[in-house]
Amino acid sequence: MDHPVSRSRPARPRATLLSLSQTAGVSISTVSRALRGDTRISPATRRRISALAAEAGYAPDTLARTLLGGRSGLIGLVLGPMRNPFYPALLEELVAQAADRGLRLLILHAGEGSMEERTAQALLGYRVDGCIVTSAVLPSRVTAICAENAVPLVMVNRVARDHGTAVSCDNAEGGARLAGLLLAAGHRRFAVVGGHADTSTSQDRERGFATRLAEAGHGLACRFDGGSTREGGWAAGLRIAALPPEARPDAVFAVSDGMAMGLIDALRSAAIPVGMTEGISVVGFDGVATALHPPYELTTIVVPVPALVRRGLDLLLARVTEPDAPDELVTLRGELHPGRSARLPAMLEGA
Amino acid sequence: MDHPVSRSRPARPRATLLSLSQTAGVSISTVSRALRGDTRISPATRRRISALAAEAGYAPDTLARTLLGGRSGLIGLVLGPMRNPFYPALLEELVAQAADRGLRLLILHAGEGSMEERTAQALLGYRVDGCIVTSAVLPSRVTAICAENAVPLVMVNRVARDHGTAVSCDNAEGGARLAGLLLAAGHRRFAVVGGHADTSTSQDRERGFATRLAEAGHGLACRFDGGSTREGGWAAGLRIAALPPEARPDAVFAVSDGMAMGLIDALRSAAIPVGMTEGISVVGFDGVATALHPPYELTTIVVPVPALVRRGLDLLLARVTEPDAPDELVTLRGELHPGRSARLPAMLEGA
DNA sequence: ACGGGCCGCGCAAACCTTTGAACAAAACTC
DNA sequence: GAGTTTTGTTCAAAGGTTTGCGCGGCCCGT
Repeated sequence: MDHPVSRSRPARPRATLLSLSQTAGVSISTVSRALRGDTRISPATRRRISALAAEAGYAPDTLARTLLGGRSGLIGLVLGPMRNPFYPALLEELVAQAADRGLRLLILHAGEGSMEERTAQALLGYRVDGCIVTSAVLPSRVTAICAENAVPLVMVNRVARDHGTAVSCDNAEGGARLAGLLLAAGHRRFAVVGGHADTSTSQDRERGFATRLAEAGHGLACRFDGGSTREGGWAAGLRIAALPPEARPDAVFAVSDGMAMGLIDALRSAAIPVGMTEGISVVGFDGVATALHPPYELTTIVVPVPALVRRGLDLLLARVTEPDAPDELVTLRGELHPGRSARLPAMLEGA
Repeated sequence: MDHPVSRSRPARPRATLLSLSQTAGVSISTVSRALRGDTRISPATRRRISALAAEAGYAPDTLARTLLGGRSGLIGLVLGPMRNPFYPALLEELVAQAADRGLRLLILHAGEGSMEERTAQALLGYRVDGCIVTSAVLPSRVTAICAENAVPLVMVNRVARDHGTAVSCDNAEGGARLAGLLLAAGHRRFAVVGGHADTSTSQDRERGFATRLAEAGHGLACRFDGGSTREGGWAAGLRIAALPPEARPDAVFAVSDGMAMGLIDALRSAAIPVGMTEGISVVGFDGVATALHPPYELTTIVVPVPALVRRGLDLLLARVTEPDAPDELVTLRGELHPGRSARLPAMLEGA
């Protein structure tokens, strides 16, 4: 009566090359070669051992394999703040594509908390083949450790300030494109809702936008700090709504879709219409699913997440096999999604 | 001119017990014991070796340690659909709390795609100490593998149908509580927007709600399938708006906050007010951050995510050390968040 | 002065897989 | 039929860590 209902507990002691070799009556190395498809082993033996392995539920011990100097198949992952809906989408794509390449993701860090010492221990202790960083807020620690220990590192959706390998959307171009469209549609008073001041993504988007405006002889009527959160966008919207009507911008660029949604919510709650026909035009950047649908139907630059992830893994794996490869920056052009949240030039209205 | 600017590449060959022992002039085992704080080693030697290890950037090789039969410190993770904003929050909490306990998360699967054979290989090959499953849609494969190989498994925010260990919010009670509040506030025509038909979470919430209504002699005026997505909630809202006014419900329970937000968006876009003073009352379940803020200010049951994760890890670690522990179901009561999206009994209005 | 006990440390095995080298046997060549 | 290649398999080592056991040296009691 010690354990009430301990269900079928085979607890077979884990199939190993040794156990398989014993039941097959051959040596350990024969089993190993048979399972890896070595042609030196006769087809008959190979088939027999494969069947045995499948039946025993054998899975090669990746740890022992890695110990031999091989690769661990582990990618260390540093995740950005999960409340930004862009990151969950990125994560899902990353998991899927990594699995397709036989890689697994080991989460080193998530969110905005500080990176503890344990992160370094994990990075080295589990012998990750490389690291992917999607958050640039506090990467210094991981970046340093990777550099010291020759662990390849690739930033996805971020660009290192002075060096490093990264793949990102062409944020400056996207910002400029949005500015050009808004200008062509006749807007004249522009506002920006910025994100984290210390992330390259936000900086580049805002800079591209402002530069394009300046080229056309325009400036920013006002600028708000949205902190990359939906709540920040909401707060910015309230402040815009509180302006006297003649001081309000007629076009607002929120540098991330999350902020754009909060912004639209705030404007509408203040009875200020947002859209292509009347009121204020709002554009965003990211292309998160929720923003593309009603009630937002946001005009935004869609970051090509699948391609971003694909190129990121390409770059990382290339550096796993060739550690001396020079730093590389890959920039992918985003696609404009013309929604109903902004007045656009006539040429686009049909699309 | 082969590699343009290959920065400082120390590529020191990875500090190991052997390398440390050589520089320290002692044996490997002494270094091992010194670093683990074994009192048999003299304090002086311990300090000296610790300093050496820190300087060399030594990190114990977890793989080799695990090979000895110890624990890997790895928790396999099966994630639910990331587009539901509840999961990113759960993930962030999970990463933080796991790190606090010295554990790392290895992502086995994310999203709704089917579970491939590689998942099994990873689960066994990396010798995960246990698994946490937050998605019950396709767990059969992982559940079976864990059961066969005596790998502890805990479901978080899910309940297994017939057996297994799980920790979840008291979904039925929460649903019933919401029903009771809506009844007490005088609502009479009720609707439900359901989620995935095959997840225990959605089922229990809906069942609790309907049961409590039935006890009071009421039924459901209508029911919609929201598919656990925001878009599904939006679609349900449009269908409600399309009903003739006298056929519309005066209270709607969306079994997840994401659907509730879509629902509110749709009702408002159809000029049907939602809120505590007029129009339709909407309540949700989860307590995701966005839903608690304007413009939703949703009345919802907040799932206690930190406690959920804490108990989940408790249960998992208990089963790592004691594999024969019987199945256990832990249910945590959610907290009512009285927002402005629903008319509530007067006793709550002051709160 | 000598033996017992303790203190600090080293030896070696074990964990599991991969792989180059070696080895035996069978199938060729002439 | 002897030499040579091919074929099928085994041996052994390596990789980094943990740990039971053993071994010297020192202190203390007598």
